[in-house]
Amino acid sequence: MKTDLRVFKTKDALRNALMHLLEQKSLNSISVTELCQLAKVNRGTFYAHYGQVENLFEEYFKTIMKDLADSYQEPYKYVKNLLSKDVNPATIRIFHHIEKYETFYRIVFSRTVPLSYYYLLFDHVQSLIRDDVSEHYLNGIDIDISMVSAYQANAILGLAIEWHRQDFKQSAEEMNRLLVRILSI
Amino acid sequence: MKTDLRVFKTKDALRNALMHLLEQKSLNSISVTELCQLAKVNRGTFYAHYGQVENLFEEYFKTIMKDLADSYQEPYKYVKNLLSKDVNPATIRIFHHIEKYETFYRIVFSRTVPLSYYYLLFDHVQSLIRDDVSEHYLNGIDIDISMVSAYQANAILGLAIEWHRQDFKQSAEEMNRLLVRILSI
DNA sequence: AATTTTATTGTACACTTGTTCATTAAATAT
DNA sequence: ATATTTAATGAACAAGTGTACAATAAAATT
Repeated sequence: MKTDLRVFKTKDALRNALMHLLEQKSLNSISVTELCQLAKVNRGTFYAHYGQVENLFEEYFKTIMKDLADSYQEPYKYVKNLLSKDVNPATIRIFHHIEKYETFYRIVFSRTVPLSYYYLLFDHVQSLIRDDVSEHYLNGIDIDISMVSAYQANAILGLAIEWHRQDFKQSAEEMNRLLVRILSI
Repeated sequence: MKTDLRVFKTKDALRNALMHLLEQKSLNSISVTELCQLAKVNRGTFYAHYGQVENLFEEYFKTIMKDLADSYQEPYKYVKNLLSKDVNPATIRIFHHIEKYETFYRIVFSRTVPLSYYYLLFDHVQSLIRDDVSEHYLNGIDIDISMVSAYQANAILGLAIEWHRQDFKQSAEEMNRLLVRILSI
């Protein structure tokens, strides 16, 4: 069954209002009241759909994660000449993805945001990496794949964190080259 | 100049109250009001010292980070027979540290907590690693040390995250062995 | 021991939060 | 087109938030 038109409208209004507010102030400083005023939606209606402003943001989050998974589908496009035996070219797409949604990732990596967003991102990268790890690295080695992929996924995210910290001054391309160099050390 | 005795008393009462409350409920669900009631401190006094409950927690955080730095001082004690050329034995102390303060790290790694705590932890691990990285790995190699240490620090924290996720079922010793194995792949 | 300094208290205020419920109105189904 | 379903509204509630300020009391200074 399809969603009620009214539900669609309110959710749309709320998402738009949130996006506008996020250009001015940080996520955690946006109150339910001001959000509803801007969206012209009753506060009670907001609470009927979301428990807090963060839940609304998480809905947007999922569409971004969809793009991350998509870019994983066409991996060998940009990095074919950078590969060493240890580098997964799909992995390396993540920097282009982050560059594409820079505004979004400035929020995800901001200090005041709940850790759950980082985990959502971590989960996705980990599961993207997990397949390759078990395929290319661990032939017959008895080791917890979750641990290995957690290690590698978070290492990449460590670069992303440092990248964010340096205000994304490097290009995604440079980040790719950096990763390859680190892996070859 | 030393701190006023009254200030010391109120901070002490607040910290104790917070620790008691954290045994029952999650950090973000603790209100300033209930905290002050338990601590028998005026709400206005709380706001004179901290802006929010989180700030109080962060003060406790610093004492834990102090222990992390301390355990870094006596590194070769527990892991001397686990070393490969790539493993920094000091690095590997982190799992024992986390095990020691498990209750605390269950909070730091919980979803609802602000990302800033993770960053505080990340900062410490990164700076601990930074020295060794520049010393042992990068002899004459021109590469951003912040990036390399961010990569390695967060990789370790990735294991910690996965460890937390698996409810710390492994011992710190097992985590050490795991790390060594991953590094040798 | 008396005086000065300053942290804490109690009270008050406007505001946000999260929830409830009867009323209204929009969308879907007949 | 009409009836039915159900989402959105508005109002009201108790509780928490963040801030301000005069009164008090505890600590530091002399």
